[in-house]
This record gives sequence, C-alpha cells and structure tokens, in this order.
Amino acid sequence: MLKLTKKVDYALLALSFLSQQEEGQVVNIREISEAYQIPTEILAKVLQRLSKKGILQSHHAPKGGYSLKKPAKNVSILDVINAIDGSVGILSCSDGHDKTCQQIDNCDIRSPLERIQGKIMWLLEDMSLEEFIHSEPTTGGVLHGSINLPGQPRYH
Amino acid sequence: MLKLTKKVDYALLALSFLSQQEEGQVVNIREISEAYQIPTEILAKVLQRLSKKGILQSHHAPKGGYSLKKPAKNVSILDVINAIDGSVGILSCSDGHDKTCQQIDNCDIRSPLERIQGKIMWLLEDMSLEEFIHSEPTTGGVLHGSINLPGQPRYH
DNA sequence: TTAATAACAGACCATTTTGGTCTGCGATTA
DNA sequence: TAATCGCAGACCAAAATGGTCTGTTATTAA
Repeated sequence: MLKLTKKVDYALLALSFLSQQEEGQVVNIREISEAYQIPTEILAKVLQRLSKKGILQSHHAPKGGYSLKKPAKNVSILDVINAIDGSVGILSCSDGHDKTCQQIDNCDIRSPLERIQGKIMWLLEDMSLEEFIHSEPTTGGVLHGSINLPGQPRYH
Repeated sequence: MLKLTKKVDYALLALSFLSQQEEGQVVNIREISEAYQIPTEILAKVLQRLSKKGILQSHHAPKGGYSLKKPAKNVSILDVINAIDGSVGILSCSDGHDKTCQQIDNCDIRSPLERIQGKIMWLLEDMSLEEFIHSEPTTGGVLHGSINLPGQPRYH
C-alpha cells in the first residue's frame, strides 16, 4: 500500500551510483547491476526510461553507458517516479477519466484525496536527487525521528 | 504507483456516509453499498476490519449495523489506511526485515526513503476524517491548486 | 422459542499489476 | 568489420488485489 515499485528503487539506486561518479563519467549497466545485485535486463529498461525522459544521457557505443544528464540538484524524486511508473496517483480512479468508476456520481472522497495527493506530490517534487542522496541516516530506526515538517501529529 | 487500494476508497466512502448520519445512528451494510454501488460482500469485510480496529462500532442484530465509534475528528486518515491495508510503507523492502532484499548490504536509498515515508505518514496522520470530509472541492481540477504547504516546488 | 436479520469468518477464484526473461535490432568505435 | 553497448518489444511468472461463495454466530422481535 502506497508502495514504490522495485523499478523505482532500482532507478534511485542507479542514480545514486551515478551521482557518486566523477563529473561526466560514463558507467555501463553491468557495473551498476553488479554493485547492487539487480538483474541486468530489468535495470536496462529502467535506465532506458530514465534516458528517454532526459534524466540520464546514454552513450551508445563500446565503452559507453550512462551518465547523469543534469546536476542531481535539478532532478526531483517526483521526476524519477514519473519517468519510471508513468505518474503518481493515490486515487484508484486515477485521472478522473475512469468511466468504469461506479462511485463517480456521488463520490464524496475524490477532492479530499486530491488534496492529499497534491501534498504528497509536492513533497516528492520538493526533494532533489542531491538532497535525497545526502540524507542523514535516520536515528533510532523509528520513522518519527526523521520527520521535519512543522507541528506534531494529533493522534495517539 | 503510490496508489490507494479500492478497499481504502470503500472505507473512506463508508466513513464519510456514516459521518453524515445523526449522532449514534446505525446504518447497515446494504444501505451503504447501495449508496455507492459497492459490492456488499467486500464492503462487509472492509467494515469488519474498521470495527475490529476500533474505528466503527458494530451492532450485531436485526436493525443493527455500524456507527462511528469515536468522533470523526479523532480518526486520522492514516488510521483508516492502517486498518484496511495493514500498514503504509513506500519501501518495497517494507519493514527492513526482508531477508530476500538483495540490496540490503549496500543500499544507499533506504534511509532517504524512510524520510520521505515519514513525511507522508505525518501528513496522513495529521488529517482527521472530519477535516477530510469537509475539504473544499479543488478548484480548476488541477492538483497544484489545492496544495497548501508553504513554499513552491523548485522544478520545471 | 424461534425465525428473521445482520454481522463474522475464511476459503476460494479472477483479474490486474508487477517483476523478470528472452530474442533480436541498431549505433558507435577501436 | 566485429565487438560492445544501448534500444525495443513480445512474452511469461509471481504476487497483490478485487471480488465471490459458503457457512456460522449474535441479537431481537414476533
């Protein structure tokens, strides 16, 4: 539930790897797949999509491979997710054009969910790849320790 | 991707319906399923879980049904999601105890993802059912219009 | 007391999504 | 011109999800 797909995980791992290279350094799929034990074929697809979306630059030749196309601070996590999974949407009748949605006429929850979705998209868009990679490890292993939004949850 | 399940949709619809009843009014499954065209059997399961988790009160008798167990402002959206889907987790190696995760030893992305997850959980926990139900319709149909966090996205 | 009502419980199947594989093509350069 | 590497898409397997079916238990009104 609300889970990221493995492909997004792979994308983020690969991008993290590429970010650690020297400027303009080209890395091929095999290196990355070995570093993280990711099946090469599927990693290939993931990187292909990232390159099609302008996040990676591909070098289509022997000794070729991939490199970041733009600085890590100019790529948002939302960009990555969108590149891999199409688009983020917490609604099950995603884009509002789902004609088969039985609840469409008296759906009380659509616009509230859109608000929540908007907030989630905002925070994903607000976090750059650079920021993402340089996150401090969370302390204590409990999620609440890492929250940096203002205020406190009101429940429990 | 990052999608809520239909069961959560059904739960939120039912809760919304129940919130609109008079205080302590009991409603049975059939009424709700008819109101929103939800298959009764699956709605039954959803409501059962909500009642098991203390969100709904069940009245196990003829003319029985369900009612809210506590005021809508004391129930968070996260509570509802947790009740239905177990728990929210954007990580694909959800709870960190996934022994089959190949990346576990050199996973660069775990803690950054936990930070993001924490933020998402925070905002879901911060929104009460009452607030959820009384959300204004989003204007213009575009998600960005409904965002009320400070600042602006930095990309695009 | 009992029949009707409505929740409870869990096995079960179908559909969809996702993860992953296989096969072959295209571009570049040593 | 052959080796290396990315590109592309069909394809299959596994898992998650949505939904169905069968039967049981609690309560109450007749």
